[in-house]
Amino acid sequence: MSIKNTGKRNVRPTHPGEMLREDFLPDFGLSISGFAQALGVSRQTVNELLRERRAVSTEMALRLSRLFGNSPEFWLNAQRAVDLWDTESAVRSDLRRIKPLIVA
Amino acid sequence: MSIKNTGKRNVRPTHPGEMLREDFLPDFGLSISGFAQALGVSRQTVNELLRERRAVSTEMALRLSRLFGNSPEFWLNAQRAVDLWDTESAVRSDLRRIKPLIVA
DNA sequence: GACAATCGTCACGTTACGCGTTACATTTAT
DNA sequence: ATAAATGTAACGCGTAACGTGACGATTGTC
Repeated sequence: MSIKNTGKRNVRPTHPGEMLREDFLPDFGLSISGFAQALGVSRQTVNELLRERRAVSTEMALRLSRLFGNSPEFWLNAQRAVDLWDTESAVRSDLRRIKPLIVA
Repeated sequence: MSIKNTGKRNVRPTHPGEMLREDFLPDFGLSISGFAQALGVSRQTVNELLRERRAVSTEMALRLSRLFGNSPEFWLNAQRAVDLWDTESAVRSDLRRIKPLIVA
């Protein structure tokens, strides 16, 4: 292929809240309240996570992984992709001011 | 081998501050002040990072990766390992209260 | 149709953290 | 000895995760 793929996308990565909202909750037949209870957090916390108004914290990743049987890294990877995308586009110009140290 | 390796260690993972303090700064011959300046952050910020009193933020990971020519994920992976270790040992008992959903 | 449970959101307060600035004593180099 | 670099503390600012309380809207059940 003639187009390089650096691993970065031109669109914002999928937020964990979207995964939960569209895949996990339906697949496991969980309601919002049931989900919050199962996780041991407040309804509000779950609500804001699903609306993508909040990030998956380290603790939340541990809770999710415990509940769903996957790894905390799974959730944190998804969150990190979003964080990096957001932060990079926010501080791109500042980063350009940093002169890379010559390696080789 | 007869001993399982789940990928988790019994000791706290290396903090990014230690890597910087013991490897990167000496290798690149950087002083604290020079390092702070090269990164475009305050001396205090660097100081606390090196003393492991502060975590590598998403933005800091981007700065470090730009300066040293590695990936932000490299720094965030190291930080995450510490975060998971700390958080898990802090909330282990709470996590046990979460009933894993039956998968298969 | 009425009544109770669940839902989706907002508002508030708390706690914690990343960061810059200022300050100052200690150390190092010239 | 004078100047520069260091280590660290203290303060304030902005932001983010979380719990609680409240409220109308929706849903289910008798």
